[in-house]
Amino acid sequence: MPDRVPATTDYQAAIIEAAAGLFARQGYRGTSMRDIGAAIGIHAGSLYVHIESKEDLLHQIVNSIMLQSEQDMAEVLAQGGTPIGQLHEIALRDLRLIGENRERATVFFHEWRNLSPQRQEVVIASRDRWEDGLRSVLRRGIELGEFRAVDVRITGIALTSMLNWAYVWYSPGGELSVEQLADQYADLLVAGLRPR
Amino acid sequence: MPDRVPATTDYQAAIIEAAAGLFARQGYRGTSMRDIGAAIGIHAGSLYVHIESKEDLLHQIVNSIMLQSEQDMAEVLAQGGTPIGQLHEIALRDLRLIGENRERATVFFHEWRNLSPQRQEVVIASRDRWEDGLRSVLRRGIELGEFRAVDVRITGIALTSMLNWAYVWYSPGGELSVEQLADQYADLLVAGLRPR
Amino acid sequence: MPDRVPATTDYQAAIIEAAAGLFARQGYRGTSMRDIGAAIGIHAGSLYVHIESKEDLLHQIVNSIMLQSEQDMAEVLAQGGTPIGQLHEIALRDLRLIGENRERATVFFHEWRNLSPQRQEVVIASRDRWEDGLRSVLRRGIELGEFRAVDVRITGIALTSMLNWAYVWYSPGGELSVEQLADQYADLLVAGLRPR
Amino acid sequence: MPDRVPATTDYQAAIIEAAAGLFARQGYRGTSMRDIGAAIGIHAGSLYVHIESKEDLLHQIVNSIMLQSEQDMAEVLAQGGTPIGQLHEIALRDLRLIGENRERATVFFHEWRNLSPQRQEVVIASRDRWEDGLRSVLRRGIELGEFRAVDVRITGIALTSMLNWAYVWYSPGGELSVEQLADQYADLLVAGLRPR
DNA sequence: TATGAATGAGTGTTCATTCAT
DNA sequence: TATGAATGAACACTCATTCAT
Repeated sequence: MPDRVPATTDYQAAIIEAAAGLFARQGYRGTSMRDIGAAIGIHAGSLYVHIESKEDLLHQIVNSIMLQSEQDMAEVLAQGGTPIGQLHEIALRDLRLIGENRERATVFFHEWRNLSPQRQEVVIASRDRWEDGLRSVLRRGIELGEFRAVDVRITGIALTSMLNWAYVWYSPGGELSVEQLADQYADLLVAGLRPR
Repeated sequence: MPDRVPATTDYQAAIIEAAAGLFARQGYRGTSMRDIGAAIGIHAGSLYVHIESKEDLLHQIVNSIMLQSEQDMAEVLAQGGTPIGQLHEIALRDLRLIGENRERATVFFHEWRNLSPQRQEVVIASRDRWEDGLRSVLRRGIELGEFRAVDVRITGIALTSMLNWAYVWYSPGGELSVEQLADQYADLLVAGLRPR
Repeated sequence: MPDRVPATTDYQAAIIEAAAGLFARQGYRGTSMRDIGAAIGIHAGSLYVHIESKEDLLHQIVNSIMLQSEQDMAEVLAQGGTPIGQLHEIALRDLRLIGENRERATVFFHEWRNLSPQRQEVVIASRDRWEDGLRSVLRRGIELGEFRAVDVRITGIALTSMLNWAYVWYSPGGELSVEQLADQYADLLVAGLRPR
Repeated sequence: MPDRVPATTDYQAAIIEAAAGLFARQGYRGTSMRDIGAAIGIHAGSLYVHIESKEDLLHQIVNSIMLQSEQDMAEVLAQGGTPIGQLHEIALRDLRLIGENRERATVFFHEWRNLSPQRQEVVIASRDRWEDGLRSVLRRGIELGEFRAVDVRITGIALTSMLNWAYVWYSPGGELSVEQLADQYADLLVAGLRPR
């Protein structure tokens, strides 16, 4: 029976998961390597058998969120459809990413400044590209007459704010599914509060 | 004897201001008392002539934002007017508070968990009251027919997200005044993206 | 594979011993963790691999004297015999304990107030029990007619003073053995200075 | 009206008294200049208007006990009388000195090692002279036949122990006067526990 | 005479990381 | 692969003392 998947536990992944939880709750600097070791049952020093450094742990957490959100945006833009539909899909994917990875998302938004300057730049560039993507959808919506001629920059920030802030409060396990929340947000953004 | 310079510098205030900047940029735990001392030109130990503790510094920063936002909400609710007008006023005041105190606001949103448990509870209670106030405005707007019968909880969170996220990006010194931003946010929320 | 050196040094014990010497000579507060580290050749921070805290070090020193003196008294009371014999045995054991652990005894008498309030209470209670034991022997001696009807409290304190003060001056390595000193003290106490 | 005694309160004395209490309770190193200042109602820095240094405070406290005990011994030796009478007088004066100055006595016995090496030597020399005096009385008592031919050194230490230990427990304000205690100690030492 | 501010050294303790075993 | 021990720098905070006012 060849081709077995490596039988050993993937410690790397377990460590990163433990670190994400601790970083989210206590902050990057408020979490010691001992805390992380204790969370998976080994000594602090033993962590270094599996990982490079504390900052590397942070990097992997931040990176995982960053890469997924980049890929989501790229796919939404690639698949076309109406701007309203794309807006809805962007909201859905972003809320799902944040909702299903709330600890990592919290670390992403709060702790990225603890990365090295070079890595911080990469994060900033990625965020910029994501927002560019969002604005391109808004612009196309205006061109096609689906949206009013709003200020694209501010409207983009408004939607970004609504989506990103989800890390503060949203848990998808509860009564409100990701789809329902995406529906409501998209509806609110498109239709506003005005009665018909 | 004209032209007297005020004999006493208010060191307390200067220290808090320096701390706010450093906490915002480097985080609470990433900022040492030495950093703060260096920022105002005295030794770390000398800070304690003027302040109680590092945590007290954080508390004063967090408290100043908390108290002002509570007062703003109370005044808006007290002065009445149409729900749309109140929503606009809430946005205006919150954006002004955050925009004019971006460092403190950043510390408020990122670092309050470094306060003692009791102080954290006070912050949470204050945020809850603020959101209650916002929801009461939304509810009244629906009752009066100014707004559609949206989900008050989600709509409240959406607006809160838009306003709070301003600490991440908004500087009132630039081309976009607080009034303009509040106008745009209120308009977007009320009218949505739908073309007329 | 003969001649193996014991693989592990008991650092805990070495640190406590070094601390006892330093606390006795310089006082608890006059001794820094750096002093203790230097005494055994490691950095101050490295001490914490082996110990809990500075106060814990003090506690262990104080406790060792306290527990032994409690056990000694209990054994003397349990083994019975004449009151004079018991008095002699109490003196012998106390002088041996103090003489053979002069540094720890010095720390016990001088530094116990640096323990936490709860631990101080335990020490006080232990001393009280020891003195109760001594008084019970004196009382029995009077009842049996071995001793005059002296004031038991004052006489107990007198003997306690003679024994405890040994930490100030007595080294059993010299010309005066513990047995000799106990003999002399017991004889002096029982017979007094009066010529026969 | 010249030659007035200085009207100002003698701050020196008040500071020393406050320091003695604090040193006795918290130890020399456990007492800050701020503690001492607070005890008499001025700021720490202001103490230096009246005193030289913290060590000087300690020195004055230790010195006051040392000088009085030296003078007491000198007077007892000078006034002659029977050895038993002298022993009684030594006990009386030493118990009075310690009992009426318990805080200072505590500081004397516990904190003298915090003095400079030179000052420590002076203290040691003084104690040695005092003990020499005591031994000379014992020797004369033996020569005159008032005492058995006991070991003068050990007997001297025994009496010294009984007297000095008084700082630990004796308060002359209670039911036991200095005279009564001196009587009991002298009787115990001379007559012993043996029934007549 | 007293203050408030400052100093600079020092406190006990924690930390990320290394390394021989 | 994991451990226990160690490092050396850093941490928040306190201290005795000085000094301009």
